[in-house]
Amino acid sequence: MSVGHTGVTTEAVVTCGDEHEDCGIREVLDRIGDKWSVLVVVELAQGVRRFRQLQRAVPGISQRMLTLTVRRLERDGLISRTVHPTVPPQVEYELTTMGHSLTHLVKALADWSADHRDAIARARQEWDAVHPDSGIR
Amino acid sequence: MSVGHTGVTTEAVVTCGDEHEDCGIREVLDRIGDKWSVLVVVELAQGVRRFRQLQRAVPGISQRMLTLTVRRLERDGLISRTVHPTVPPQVEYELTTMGHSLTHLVKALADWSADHRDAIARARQEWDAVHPDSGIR
DNA sequence: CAGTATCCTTAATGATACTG
DNA sequence: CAGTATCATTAAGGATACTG
Repeated sequence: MSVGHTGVTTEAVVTCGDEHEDCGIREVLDRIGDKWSVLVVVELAQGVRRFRQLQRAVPGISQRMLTLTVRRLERDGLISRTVHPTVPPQVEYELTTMGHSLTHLVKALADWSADHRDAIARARQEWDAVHPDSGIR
Repeated sequence: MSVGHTGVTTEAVVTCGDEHEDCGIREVLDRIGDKWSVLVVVELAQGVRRFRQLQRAVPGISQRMLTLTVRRLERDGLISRTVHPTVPPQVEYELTTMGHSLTHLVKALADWSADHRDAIARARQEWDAVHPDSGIR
């Protein structure tokens, strides 16, 4: 991984050595790039949550997708799942240490998004005005 | 957007105020979360590139997907597209200022990935060992 | 060279019903 | 409550052929 600079704007040049195997970025993007993982992580950053709590906290997520999302996050070692053998059953989800460290990345993402969402919105409007019915969008 | 701390691990608590509209993270994730955008951005971080150059630099991308990817990046204002009216046609792609700033985010992503890819791989192996044929993966 | 246009396959997500 | 199982729907991506 090398970092360099060019011209006017400060720039982080990211290369992956010579292997074209994405330096593992893909595995991370495949997780945080899906529709729900980030939202679940953000909610768990607030503290321990039970299954139903998570579902209520993430409006729109289906039971099925919540199950899949927490399973995958658990598999990746980002969250832990604790079953309390009570009746009715009680299952608690919590960020692991690695999961917590991921919240920094999510924050960087959120900050960049907040800083540029207006510019992006304007760029899109302009582009759409110049390229009506282009199929893109 | 608020940032707080808890317990053992340093943690960035990211909230979106009260609106459940993802503070615009989704728009960014929808772009960098797709299969090719990050790879194209990383290549363009090296400098100006033509269409065919990009395709060669990003192994496995189809002509169709490269077209879609650069169109969307252009629409979002992250790259610029310059057509030189020569024959054969020559089209150059380049990061915009906003595109350059995005490379910092990509670098943060790459760094986090590099730092945790082993831990993630181990977590997956363990989970897979404990949960054979679980459907997840 | 730099694309479009079509068609096809697969992966992701959603809706609904049911269970320990 | 915390899921699983099944089916349906959509979106993403890929293959191939063709064009200014």
